Amino acid sequence: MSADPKVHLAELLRTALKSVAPDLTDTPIHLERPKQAGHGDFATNLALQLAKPLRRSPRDLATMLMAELPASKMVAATEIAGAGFINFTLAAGAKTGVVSEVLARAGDFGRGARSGQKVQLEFVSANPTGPLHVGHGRGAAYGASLASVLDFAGHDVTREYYINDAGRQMDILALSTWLRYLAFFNIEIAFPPNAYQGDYVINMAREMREGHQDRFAKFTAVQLLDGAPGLPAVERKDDEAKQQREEHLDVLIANAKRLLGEDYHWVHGFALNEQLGDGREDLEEFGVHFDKWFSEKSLFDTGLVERAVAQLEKHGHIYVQDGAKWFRSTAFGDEKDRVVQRENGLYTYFASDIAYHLNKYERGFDRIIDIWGADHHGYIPRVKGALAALGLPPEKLEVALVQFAVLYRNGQKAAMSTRSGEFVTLRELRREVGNDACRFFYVLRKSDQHLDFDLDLAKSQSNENPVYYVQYAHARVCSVLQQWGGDLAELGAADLACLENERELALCARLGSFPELVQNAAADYAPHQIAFYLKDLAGEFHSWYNAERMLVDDAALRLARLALAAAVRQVLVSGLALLGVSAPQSM
RNA sequence: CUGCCCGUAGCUCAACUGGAUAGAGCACCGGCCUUCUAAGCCGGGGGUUACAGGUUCGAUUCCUGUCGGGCAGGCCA
Repeated sequence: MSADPKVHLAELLRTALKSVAPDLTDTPIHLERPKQAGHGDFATNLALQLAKPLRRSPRDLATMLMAELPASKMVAATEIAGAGFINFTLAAGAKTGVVSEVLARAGDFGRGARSGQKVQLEFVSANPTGPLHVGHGRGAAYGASLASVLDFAGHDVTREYYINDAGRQMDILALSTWLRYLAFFNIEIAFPPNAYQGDYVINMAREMREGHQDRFAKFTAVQLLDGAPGLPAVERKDDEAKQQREEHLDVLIANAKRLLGEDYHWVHGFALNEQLGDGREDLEEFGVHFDKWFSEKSLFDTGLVERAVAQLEKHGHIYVQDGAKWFRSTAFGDEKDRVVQRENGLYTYFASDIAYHLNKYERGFDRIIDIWGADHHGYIPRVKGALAALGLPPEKLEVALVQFAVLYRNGQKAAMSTRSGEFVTLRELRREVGNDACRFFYVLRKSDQHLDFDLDLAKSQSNENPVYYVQYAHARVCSVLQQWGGDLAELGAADLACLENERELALCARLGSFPELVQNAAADYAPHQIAFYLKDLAGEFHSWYNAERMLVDDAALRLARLALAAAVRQVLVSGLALLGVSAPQSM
């Protein structure tokens, strides 16, 4: 017999089901905690589920099931209600037992049994071409919390960041940095509008000058612009103007490579490392850690990109048109075929992404989760299509889309484009709002919901911020336990029968639901459930705190209440840890 | 035009995956500090779950359509 009331009730129902419906013993037994207090501690809709196949009224079936339920000391009462629900009211001892369980297992309460399942979670993966902004912050907070939840739920999680260090965007960053550097030496050309504009580029350029003086400055403006088309007037937004600006940029990049020779790699590597290091530091400060930083460039170095494309080719999924190699993704449900290798011989981003996912599969994960910005949703069919074409099971890959976080400042939307430089960085947000509030705020919404991040509200020394509400409950417990001054080990011996008022039993029920909450949040990739749970738990605690005293004269009651408070504190600590939020002793 | 996501209280969001009378927080109104932290508690008003159909014992949840919003539809990443 299980000590967990929910598991125990399921066993009882399973037994009853065997005699009532011997042919339907695999019917899933669903036990829920009713919202309505009058509906007992648990309810099942089993009779309603059986009604259709057995062609009998739900209430009759409920009566039959109830008659066949084995007697149990944990159950105080059962009743049939509504359309045919069976409501269970637990015996007092069955409700409060969770307190001693929490205290005994401490940080392991709620931790799932090891599933042996290897899960890879890839998130953030922002181009290292500039500071992380608030959009990345959401992906980071979501990914890190989800990773913690999956780990706590019992899975073997690898957190991974994919570094786009091989593409044109990195070349643009290298060029941008070099141009800013040259400007220090009065070698100046019009700064391309589609290059990276931010001040951080100028800062990198300054560092270059301080470390290497004029080493990279032995050129003239004429040389830089050699062969480049003129820039269209800034007002022009038509396709032709856009294309001309891109061409202009490409020529500048080619010139930079030619003029700098080996030094180009130095500049490129310098810019990459600066930005990558900056992002890494930013994330570490945010409490977001990765087990592996995976380089896109390494996919080329090891020949995996070529191998992936060759493998597709071997299976007849590649054709050549207009000099480019196309993957026939339409054969796998995509809207149109996609280029994997351009006319100029360069592989597309899609090609390296195929290789990257091939690599993930070859590393033997049971489950692969990619967290992408919602703007990449159209990308899913082609990646899954490529996997299918490679003979790999596409369903092993799951893509969780994170909607945009839109910042509001003074009631107005704040733009955030990396190129234009008018964005709010994650670092800036963290400094202004604080890491705890940031992490909590970010996961307070379902990931597939748009997030309105009200800067003014979050920045205001806010009692309105829910994170303080939860932390405050923790601080209050700490304070009371400190004033009590006893040995925490004593609490394990508390007589829990003393816990009998409604608020105390409600708290016990809340604590008892933590393990299944963890499993739910893990199964749904929904760490926001943890945040909502913590708000509820803290709310019930505050309510109890105001209604009853813990440090009462009655020694047995005092010990029991302190045990409950300590159990609440433990679950608050565990839950906050999953979200990467601190649990301060005092506030 | 086509595809995906979304539409719940004045605002920001939940709702145990199809369950019982749809819940919180802000904001608004009224109470509670000589007793463990008032960053708290107690009470109150606020809803045709965008709209119209359908599936069934039962729909915010699943299906179809309409309206409204977001995002995609590069040999960019």
